[in-house]
Amino acid sequence: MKIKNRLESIIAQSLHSLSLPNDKVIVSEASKIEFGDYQFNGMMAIAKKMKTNPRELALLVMNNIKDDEMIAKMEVAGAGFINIWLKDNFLSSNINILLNDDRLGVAKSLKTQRVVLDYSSPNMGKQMHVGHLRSTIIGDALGNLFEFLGDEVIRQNHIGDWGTQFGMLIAYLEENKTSSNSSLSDLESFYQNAKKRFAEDEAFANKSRENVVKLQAKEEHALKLWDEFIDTSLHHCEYVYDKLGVNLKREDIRGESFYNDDLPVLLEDLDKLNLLTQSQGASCVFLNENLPPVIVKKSDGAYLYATTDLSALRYRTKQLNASRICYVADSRQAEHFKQIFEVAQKASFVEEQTRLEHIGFGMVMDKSGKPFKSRDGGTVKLIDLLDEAILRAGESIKKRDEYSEVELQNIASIVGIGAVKYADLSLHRESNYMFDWNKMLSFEGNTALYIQYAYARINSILERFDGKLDGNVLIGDELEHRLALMLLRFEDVLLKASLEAMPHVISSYLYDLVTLFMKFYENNPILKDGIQKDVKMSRLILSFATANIIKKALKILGIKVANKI
RNA sequence: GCGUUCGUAGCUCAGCUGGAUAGAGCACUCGCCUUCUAAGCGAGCGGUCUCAGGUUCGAAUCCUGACGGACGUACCA
Repeated sequence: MKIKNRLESIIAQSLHSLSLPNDKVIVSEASKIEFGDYQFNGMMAIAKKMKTNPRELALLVMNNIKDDEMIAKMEVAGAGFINIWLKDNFLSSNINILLNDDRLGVAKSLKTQRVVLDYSSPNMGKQMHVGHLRSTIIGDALGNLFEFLGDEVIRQNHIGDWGTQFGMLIAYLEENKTSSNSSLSDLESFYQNAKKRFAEDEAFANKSRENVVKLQAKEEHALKLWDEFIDTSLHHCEYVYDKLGVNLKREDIRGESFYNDDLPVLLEDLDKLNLLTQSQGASCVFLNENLPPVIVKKSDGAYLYATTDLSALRYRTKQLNASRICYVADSRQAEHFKQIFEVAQKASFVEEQTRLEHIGFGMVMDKSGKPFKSRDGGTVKLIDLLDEAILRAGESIKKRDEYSEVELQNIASIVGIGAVKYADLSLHRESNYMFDWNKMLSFEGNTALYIQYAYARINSILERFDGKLDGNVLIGDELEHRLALMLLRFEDVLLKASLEAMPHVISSYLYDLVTLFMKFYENNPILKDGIQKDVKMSRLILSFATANIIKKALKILGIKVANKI
């Protein structure tokens, strides 16, 4: 439920009826427990504007507030802060919506927007590597989030499936077709071998170049080979997506090749709009002084990444009717996106109100702060990284308990993959992050395992109870009050995460929630002897509601839970 | 050179649309299992928020400058 909103409008009303400025009332969570549940800090600024004493004005506003549903008490403190405590009754009576409702009390947004989300975008000539990890994970989590909040999300996997290297790759594919089916099993070495052939054998190199021409001309045989290559390559990706638990499907693919035919048209259109300038043999669009020009056609006649991106942008507004277009891509590409957004606006490829966003992220570093590489200095294949995560998780789990082989594999996968994703999603996406196996697979601190473990413990309590949850929440102490409130804050948290496209807002919340639950669990026995029946039921309900929120929040992040760890 | 961005505890990070005494985790020290999963909880230790100015009743947060790092800087993606 939207708690902040409600408090804000209650305060705004009071301000309004006193003829005080009330346009941007912002209520925030209290910075300290002693200050209550929420606080309003705006009185000092308003008093300043009205040239009166802030404390006196705050008192006036506070006493003018009419609400007998949510607010238990208020006080004016310090320089003129208004501190707010919520009613136990209000909290407890709303917990029930967290029990059986799949939306957990989160409203669907009233105006659905159509959002195009561009993420992952692997290169078909190569195996997926760590470089694709962040875009894939962050993009997928944001997709889940937007969707859950009610937007219509169109995922677009802008795969790299076109370019001169494919002439070489399909030449090599044809050459090795009869020898072995497994020649494509490792794209990396396939690419290396093809490259080697290209360098060493003139006839092969010529064949490769011919293939490029044939592909451009849509020659049937060449296209068939290309199709075959892309299909196999996509299977590699899908294998990774499946292991990662990522929602990208075949129908989300709209690769570079899709826009091929449009590129000459795009050039013509830019030309008609008088946006093209010939410079050193290349066709460019010049922008303002702060941005370098965008080259849309090279002097040798070839198109570039920027050209395809412009075409895609146009397709996404004109054909897909997106009102918001998000690119989940490396922060280093910030300037590139700035450029193409500006060209698209100049050329009216997008509507004026279309929201264009580059959702950037930092790099993955190793412990010494250098870009993350494998031991031999090469890129780390994503699939190897995931397998290692699962292996490490399994080793770690094995030490603690007895499991059947099937059980172990299942939990190891949930924990291992969860660890990798959570480590990424729990940090501010814009900053570089340090890849550290020990840290991400730790049971302590803000990690997936700590959260998943809490879920498993709650599950264990509920299993042990093995009865029907039927009763009311009775808030008996400060901890239960805080826990109930934390649970009800879920919607506010999702909205904030969505607004800023920041998944870590969700993970911080989860960590706070679980920490709080653990305190509650230590101090407020549930199934132990001597606990009154209604108190027991109340605590069970709080626990169940916590489990539901954990499960849902993790699901949005793309992370699974296990009933037992 | 120009541009973008970052600089918070020994380490890894939150907090940044200005608010009250700057928060976590790890590490370190010490407590808590005949009691619901101790993979947990509690306590302690640890800070001139890089520096210098400015705006403000109030600055880690906004502005300017300096220093330090990362990244980008027209025919790669």
